[in-house]
Amino acid sequence: MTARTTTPLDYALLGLLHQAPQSGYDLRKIFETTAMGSYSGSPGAIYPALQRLERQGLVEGDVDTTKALRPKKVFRPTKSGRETLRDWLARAIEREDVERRLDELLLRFAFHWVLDDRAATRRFLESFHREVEDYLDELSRQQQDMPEPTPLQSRLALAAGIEQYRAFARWARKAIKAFEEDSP
Amino acid sequence: MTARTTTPLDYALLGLLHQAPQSGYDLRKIFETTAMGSYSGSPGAIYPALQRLERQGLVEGDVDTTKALRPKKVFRPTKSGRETLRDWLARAIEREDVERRLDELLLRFAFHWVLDDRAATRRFLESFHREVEDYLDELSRQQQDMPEPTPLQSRLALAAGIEQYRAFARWARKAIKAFEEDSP
DNA sequence: TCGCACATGTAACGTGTTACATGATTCA
DNA sequence: TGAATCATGTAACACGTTACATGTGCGA
Repeated sequence: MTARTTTPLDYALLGLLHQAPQSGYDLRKIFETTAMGSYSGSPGAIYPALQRLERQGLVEGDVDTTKALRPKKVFRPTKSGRETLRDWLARAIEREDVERRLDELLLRFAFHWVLDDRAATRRFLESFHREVEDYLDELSRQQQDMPEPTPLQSRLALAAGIEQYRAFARWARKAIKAFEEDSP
Repeated sequence: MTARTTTPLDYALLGLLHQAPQSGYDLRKIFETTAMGSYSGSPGAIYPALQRLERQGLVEGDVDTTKALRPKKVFRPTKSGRETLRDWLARAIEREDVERRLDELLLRFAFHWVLDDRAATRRFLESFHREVEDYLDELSRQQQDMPEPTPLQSRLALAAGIEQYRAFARWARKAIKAFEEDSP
């Protein structure tokens, strides 16, 4: 059990397979047609990733011979794969995640239903909100510390980043409310 | 002049060097301390990137021997490097850029002052706004087409993406106004 | 003298991208 | 017959990450 990096794509695959066992081709379709596309798509990424996951024992593939155009390999997560997914979902949110891995955080949230634990999801959202607000403080500081001759374009680019994070903060507050209302 | 991929990091370096000639170490500092950090940072990325750019003739490095603790290599863009930067800045915005390379677009905008062409910057913003709105339409469609048993978390994750793009659309409108007001 | 800031790099490793290869079946 | 869709893969290539290596000068 050596240290291994699991990429966002790996988690995306694991999550999708948890949702429903399916083939590499099916998965590709999802990436091509939905917003999940930002987590890859090309066959050159997806098939090797599935092979990796299989070698690591996180997914299992059964060849479906029944009346297929061509033998189709249907993957589903193993017990270990489900655990890996859950560990990732339950992981604490760090500053770094918010600064440089926003997309991965969103992916994590999208699969949070797997935990089936309303309290955990609320903690996730609250922690996300806190980190975003903290980072916003730093961005504001950077905005004020910009040297005088900074061109308008550069200022506006930073402003765009700030607006993006503000949108996430607002979203988190709304999401928390949504989970309060939709309760037992 | 063979086809070569220029990465966002390459452009970030080119842009920063256009702003002011400086050493690899200086550049690292910028990545470490500002929001530019999302375009890399680690020395293992930055020094090889500078070497690449030098091999391609996009930057030139002079060793500064004058009373330095240790010889410092100060890079500045060549004519070809400045052209490459300008070409990138003036490039038309495509749907793909908005879908999967938002960060690169923002970087591009941050350096748009290099063109010193208000009209070009406005065209950039208008085109950006249009593409974002188009993509928002598609995201809305995806939101409505979600199958009934889609968990709340997955719905909210898509909603977060939508809010993010809405924020960019608003920002673009404000930025366009900023350029109208601040005019000749 | 100890450690920190300055300053530049290399090596191993894995991953994604692009492009190509293959072959069966369905539909016009 | 030819094109599109189903279905899976490989090969070349380059890039980024992490970790390590190296050495100087300054301040406590």
